[in-house]
Amino acid sequence: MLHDTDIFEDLRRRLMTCGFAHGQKVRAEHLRQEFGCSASTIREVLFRLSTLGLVEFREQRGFRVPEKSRPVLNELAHLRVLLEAEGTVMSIRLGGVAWEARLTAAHHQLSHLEKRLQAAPDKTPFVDLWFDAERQFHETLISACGSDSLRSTHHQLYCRFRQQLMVEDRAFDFISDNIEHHQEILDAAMAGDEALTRQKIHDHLARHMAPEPELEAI
Amino acid sequence: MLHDTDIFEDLRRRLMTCGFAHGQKVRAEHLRQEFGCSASTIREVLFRLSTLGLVEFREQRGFRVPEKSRPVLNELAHLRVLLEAEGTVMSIRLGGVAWEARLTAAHHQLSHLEKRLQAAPDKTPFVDLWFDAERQFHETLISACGSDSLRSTHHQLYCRFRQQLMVEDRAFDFISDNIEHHQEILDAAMAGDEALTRQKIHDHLARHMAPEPELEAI
DNA sequence: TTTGTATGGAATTTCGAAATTTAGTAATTT
DNA sequence: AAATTACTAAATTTCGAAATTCCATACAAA
Repeated sequence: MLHDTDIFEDLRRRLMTCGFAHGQKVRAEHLRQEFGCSASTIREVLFRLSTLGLVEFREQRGFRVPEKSRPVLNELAHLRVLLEAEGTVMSIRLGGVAWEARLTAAHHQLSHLEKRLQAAPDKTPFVDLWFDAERQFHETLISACGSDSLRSTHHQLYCRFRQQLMVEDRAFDFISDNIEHHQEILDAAMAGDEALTRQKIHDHLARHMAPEPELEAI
Repeated sequence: MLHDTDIFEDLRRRLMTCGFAHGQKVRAEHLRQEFGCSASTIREVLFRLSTLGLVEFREQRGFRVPEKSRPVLNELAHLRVLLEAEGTVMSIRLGGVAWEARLTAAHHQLSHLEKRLQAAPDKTPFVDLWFDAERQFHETLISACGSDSLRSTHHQLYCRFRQQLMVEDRAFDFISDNIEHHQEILDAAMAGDEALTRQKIHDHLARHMAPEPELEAI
């Protein structure tokens, strides 16, 4: 039988990968029918998803998917750089060989996928795989930072960020640049060069950020 | 009649100001009786509070107040410095006179309270007022940063941070230092000195952070 | 045309009870 | 005595229906 948590996972995935359109209302009643459970169960799951910011809740008017918004994307990119750079530097200091191994593995997987993706005329079969691999790489970067709070805060931001791009990113126009970026981040991190790592993480996300030349000079 | 949102606000305040002990189980059934509503209503409110990290949820074993934990406090302080420093610098650039006015006002209120607090033998009647005024000051610092995402992320962290200290901070041992810190932050921000502002925000929270001398040199 | 007001259908929210699961205690076995 | 099992009470979770609120449409008035 379908459990609470299964519904949560199913909807989370859909909300991050085009299962619902931006701005669309998420009707509890419809989902209730689809999953064959009661209204309160759906309501509970939707509240849990609003924890991650994947749906917005407004009193007396239910849940809806956040709109696509350039300013919001800028904000999220900015925060991701802030936390991801800090978390990666901490991982460099604390992670040791185990972290380096995990990071190499995550990058290898992502890199392999991105190269196949680059060659393929039809990207469709790779979309979900890429979303997972990209997330895995970025979460591995900060995985040894020693701060659960940083990791979970980053996870929230990452989910919202990805949701913002779930439509655009299916075209994979950026794939060549991305391959290079990921490689540069990996190299800087493995070399233990903290300043360069910060810089490369920033550059990777720069195309989503508002142009504020002074502010970015960390 | 008592509404959904009223229950949420009531519980939020209690969870941040000693209404529940650290680690205590939050029993939906008891709250249902206290508020005279149904189980699902309480459940929904508790899920919403878990959004802020003020209660933890575990499948099949309900909700409980997070334990007091020195490592977690360190993590939260670290993240607060990261976001609050960034947000304040952005406010310096974007806020203009309106922000300066709000900040001066918030500081004046806090400062007035802290001076009375310092003199009073019994701090009890000031506790709730101080919690509010301190939050107001720190939220005003970042209020003109232009990033709702930064503000809401900071708000989450601030709530959890305050919950961690809800017991200890009732003694107000730190009050003399705090008066000085708040003044220094205000002065640096009003002078538009970004580096100094970052430094003073860091110093203000330094006593809650793990000693990692190198990492803090941003 | 514009503004404002009923109205009916649909969606949200609340409720109280039933079903399920956990946790603590007593009984049994090794 | 220690460990396992069985039982009971309490807590959590799910359910389906009732109550409330919203929203779009039609209608009336300015």
